[in-house]
Formats: sequence, structure tokens, C-alpha cells
Amino acid sequence: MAAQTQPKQAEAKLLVVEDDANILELLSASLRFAGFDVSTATSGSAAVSAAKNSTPDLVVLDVMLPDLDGFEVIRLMREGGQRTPVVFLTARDGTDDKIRGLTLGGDDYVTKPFSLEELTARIRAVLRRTTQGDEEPSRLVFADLELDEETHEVYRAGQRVQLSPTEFKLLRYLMLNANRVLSKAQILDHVWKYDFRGDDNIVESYISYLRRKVDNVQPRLIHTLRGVGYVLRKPAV
Amino acid sequence: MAAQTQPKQAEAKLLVVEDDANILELLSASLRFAGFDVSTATSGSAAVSAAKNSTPDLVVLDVMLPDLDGFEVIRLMREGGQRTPVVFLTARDGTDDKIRGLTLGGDDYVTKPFSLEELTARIRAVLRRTTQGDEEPSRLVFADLELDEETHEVYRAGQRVQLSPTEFKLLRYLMLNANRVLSKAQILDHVWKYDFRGDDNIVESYISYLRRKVDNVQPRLIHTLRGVGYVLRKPAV
DNA sequence: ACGGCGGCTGAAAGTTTTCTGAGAGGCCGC
DNA sequence: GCGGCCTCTCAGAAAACTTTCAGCCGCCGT
Repeated sequence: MAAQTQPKQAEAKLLVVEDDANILELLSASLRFAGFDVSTATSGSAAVSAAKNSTPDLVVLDVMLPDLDGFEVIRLMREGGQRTPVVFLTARDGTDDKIRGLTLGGDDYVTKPFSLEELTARIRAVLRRTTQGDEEPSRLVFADLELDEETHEVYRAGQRVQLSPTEFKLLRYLMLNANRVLSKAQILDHVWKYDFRGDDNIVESYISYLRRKVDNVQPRLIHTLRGVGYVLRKPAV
Repeated sequence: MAAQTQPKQAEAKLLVVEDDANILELLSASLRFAGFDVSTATSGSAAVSAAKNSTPDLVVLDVMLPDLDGFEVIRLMREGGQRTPVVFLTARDGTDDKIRGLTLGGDDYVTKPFSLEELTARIRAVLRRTTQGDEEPSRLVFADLELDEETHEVYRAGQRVQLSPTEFKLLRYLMLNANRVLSKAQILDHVWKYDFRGDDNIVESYISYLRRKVDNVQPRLIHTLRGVGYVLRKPAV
């Protein structure tokens, strides 16, 4: 789906390490769909040997694993001389001592429960930072709409627009999927945390907020397809 | 990340000597990420031969090592004719006689536990002093904000401002990463000592102090990105 | 033209995040 | 040992954001 919009990073090899089968399935399916080359492991030791064999470009790693914990996994991987960047998945309570220092080597972390947009945004950001050479742009552009993933700045027709976190995530998702029709269910699945149990109306609300903030000038870019979903596109000729 | 902001020193070769695996990992990851070319050793003898082979521009050296102590290492290195500058890592009790006089030869030391900003600032300072030719500026400037790393003087709009040590470190970190969004976790990881176990609120407190002291005039430079972090930047156009 | 469904949006309630004043405790210099 | 600065914590207030709800509107099919 997002494959076309992530030209270089799309083919990046990810190793996803997570012992919860549901979450692993969720992650590998959607990351594959996003164009990544995904392999998986469900334990720390499996992860270490998988990393040795497949030399992933980035590891998505649950810190809580049945055997080794995530920090051990990284230690072992790096002892072998690998410098693979990591996005850690951690429990909500940031009081875990070891979480300190996670952002140091260009790595990052995402707390559970997360939204898929959040996770893929972090993955993109870390790959951007750690991939030398070909500079991935952090700026999404569609028509006269611009969104900078690093600085969180959004412009419409050159004007700076302030967005709340959810508005920002929703707009990024629409832009990454420009010209593709997205159902409310899809949007909910990607932009909201995976444990969200509210209904579709919240998507309508946020589309409404976004329209007010970034789609209040001609030409209109956010379109409703009644009974189907929403799409970001330039008006028909 | 900080790579772009350390143009010349960035490529400097460092040899990091430290026997504690956790701290070594912490150091090598973040110094590499800061753009240094890092090699490591975990014992004094290994350090001596590593220094012979790789001729680093600077050595980061734990004084307390399993075999030789740091001073021995340096003595052996220098017997071989090398005049590599050193930043020592020492235990808290600065009463150790040998530490006296360390700063005489252009070297310096940092006591454990340290913050990464503290260490990288010392490394920058020593490199600045010992690298002839291309003068690294010790003065950071952003808009009408100026910070001198050597004299610890800070000016906003030409006015001298007094900052406490932590305020100074925080501001320097923000300035070194101007226009880059920094999460509270990142700030904590870089500005606070690695054994700090408090929570994010302390970052908010210090941002508040800084705002009062250096950001109480227009235009505001320290901005909050709700749910994301802080950024030092000039207001939107 | 009518009724019904889907969508839009204002408003209110609920929640989270950030800001900041106050104060405890530690360290340092005198 | 005292006073002053500094760091860190706590808690309340303020602000921002999220979610829900309900009424309205307009499209669509009959």
C-alpha cells in the first residue's frame, strides 16, 4: 500500500521480534504491506541467530521476551559487530530503569499500545537517521500541502498550520496514501492505537477538524466517498 | 543526529577504553552517532596496542581498568612517542592525587557518573585545543541567542544571562540541535547523568527555568510540540 | 417528493499533558 | 555551622487534546 510512497526505505529488511502472536501478526502483516521485507522471531535467542543470518536493516524488538530481554538481545547482536538500529516496543510504564538511554545510538522506542502509524513513523525516522548516503526526505508533499515528519510542521498553500498529534497522524496517513481510498475502518486501524474501542464517528470528527485547518482553501483535497471512505486527491480535471 | 552540527571534529577518531560493558555500549553508540569514528578496548593492554595501530585523535580512558590503570596506559602510549590527548573517566572521589595536573597537558577528565553532553563537551573542548589549524569556534549562535562553551557565558539579545550548570547544559544541547525536535526522553538521555532515575517532569521544570531566563523576549525560540517534545527554532514564517 | 442512512459538526464531558510555584534536601564556600 | 545556590520532587492549575453525543443536513433510492 504505502510502497510507492516510500521509494528507498520500502525494501528495507526488518526483523520483528515479539512473543505475543496477535501483535506479531498485526505487525508483520502491516509492515509487509507497507513494503518492508519482514522476517520474524518470537524469542530472544531466535532473534539473535536470525539477525546473524539475515542482517536486517532495522530490528523491531519487544523488550519483554520470554527468554532474553531486549537489551540482552541487542548486546549479543552488537557483540558480533553488527550495528543494526533498533525500535524497541516497551510497556507503558516508563519507570522501567532500563528504558533510559534507548534514544542514544539513533535508536528509538514506542510504548504499547501504539498505533501502526506511530510505529512506521518511528521506523522511517530511524532509517532516515542511520542510513548514510541517500538522504531520505522527511517532507511529504501533495499539491500545495506539505508535511515535515521531522519537525512536525505542516503548510497549506505556504501557510503554517498547527495540528494536534492525532490530526498530524491522520494527515500523514492520508498523504502517504494519497489518491488511495481509505475506509474509516482502515483509518481507525492505522491511526488509532490498536486497543481503541470507539466507533467510526471519531474519524469523521477528525476529518472535520483537518478540513477546517488544512482544507479550507481551493482546491479541496480531502474528499468523501459516501459509503466508502475518504481520499486525498486533486479535483477531477 | 548531532553529526551535522560538528562539521570538522565529527570525523575525529576516538579510542574508547572502558571495561564495563554497559558503559562501553552507551559510549560507543552515542559517540558514533555523534559522528565520531569510534574504536574500543576493554583492557589497558588492549588499549595500548589499539592506540599503536589505529593512532586515534583522542582517547577516552577509564582510569580504573582490570589490568593496567589509566595512567600506566598513557605512560606506555607516550613512551611510544604518541602525544594523543586524553579524556579520563574517573570515579567520583576527585581526591585522587593522580588526577591533579591532568588538565595541564591539554587533557581533561570527567567524573562518573557523567552525562553525555558533559562528555562530548569535554571531548570537543580538548580537540579544539589540540587541533592546530582549523579553529573550531567555541561559540554557539542561534538567532539572537549566544552561548560560549569556553567561558560559559550566555547572551540573549545582547544581554548577559546567568545560568546554572544544568540550565547551561540543556541550552547547549538545544542549540547544538537547533531546528530538530527533541523528545523529553532524548533530552534526559543526553543532558542528565546516565544514572538519573527521575521522570520527565524534570525536563519540563528546566525548560520552564530556561524560558524564564533566556526566552522571555520576542521572538520566542523554545517551542513545545505537545506529545512530541521541544524544539529551538525561529517562529513560523 | 419522501424517508432513511450516512456524514458533518458544535458543544460538552472527559482525559492527558504541560507548566509552574513551593519546598525539601544536598553541596559548597565562608 | 550557616547561608545561598542548585537539583529534584510534588501537586495543583491551566491548557490542550480526545472522545462522545445529538441534531442537522443532504444524498440516494424508491
